[in-house]
Amino acid sequence: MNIDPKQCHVEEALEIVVGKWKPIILLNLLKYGTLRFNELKRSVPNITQKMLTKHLRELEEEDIITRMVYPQVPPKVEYSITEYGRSLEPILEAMHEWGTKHQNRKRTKSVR
Amino acid sequence: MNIDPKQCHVEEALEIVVGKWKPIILLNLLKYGTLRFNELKRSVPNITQKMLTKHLRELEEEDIITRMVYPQVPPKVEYSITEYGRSLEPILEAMHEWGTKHQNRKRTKSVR
DNA sequence: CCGTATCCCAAGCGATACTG
DNA sequence: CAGTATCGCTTGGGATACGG
Repeated sequence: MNIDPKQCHVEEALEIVVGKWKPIILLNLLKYGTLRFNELKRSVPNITQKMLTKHLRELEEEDIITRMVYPQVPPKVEYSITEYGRSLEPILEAMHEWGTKHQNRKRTKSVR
Repeated sequence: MNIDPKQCHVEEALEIVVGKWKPIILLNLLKYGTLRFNELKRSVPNITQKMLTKHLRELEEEDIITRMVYPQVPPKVEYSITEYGRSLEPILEAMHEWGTKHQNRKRTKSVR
């Protein structure tokens, strides 16, 4: 292990990614680049409007995504992943890979 | 992005690593391999006994660490990272690396 | 279509005191 | 030394209703 616990910056990354729906939101934006509000809502099953809005605002605040409003009726708002946001990809990939193996492990143990 | 949001297993990994003190606990055990309860307490500034115990129990439950009790007076309990626990290292490294850059970015922005 | 506002519950965390 | 037990605050999240 080459990370010194005293000089650890894991938390900074964690803060961005933690939130009940943030990973899925991010994965969708990483996959499609740009999505409208309702497209996102549909791709994140069970999320409420309130939580989607809240998480999007927080991600925008951190410059992970951008919010583009088209002043028209009915309204149209697009959310896009930023280049900076794309830098999160290795983290999500590392967790996804681990999670996939962990799932198998759990199954193995419970079958035992 | 090669992760399908519908088949995402990011959450599984996130659950292990999330918790106010879990990353630092893990980093210390990854660095030293084995530590006694009070050694851990000292290496995680400001943590309360209650939270340390709670997090350690959760990590043990997930087989990330093992708990070794020496039946003697005064008591001695050692916590060790498991091989399985070591598999979390890439995740922590990815986050640490990102966090380090993000810190610089923040400073850059505020200085502007 | 894309949000806010309000209310409420549960989980996470901390402070403190006590124990084999 | 290595824990429990108790209490209380704070945050995250959900349900629902309303608005430009």
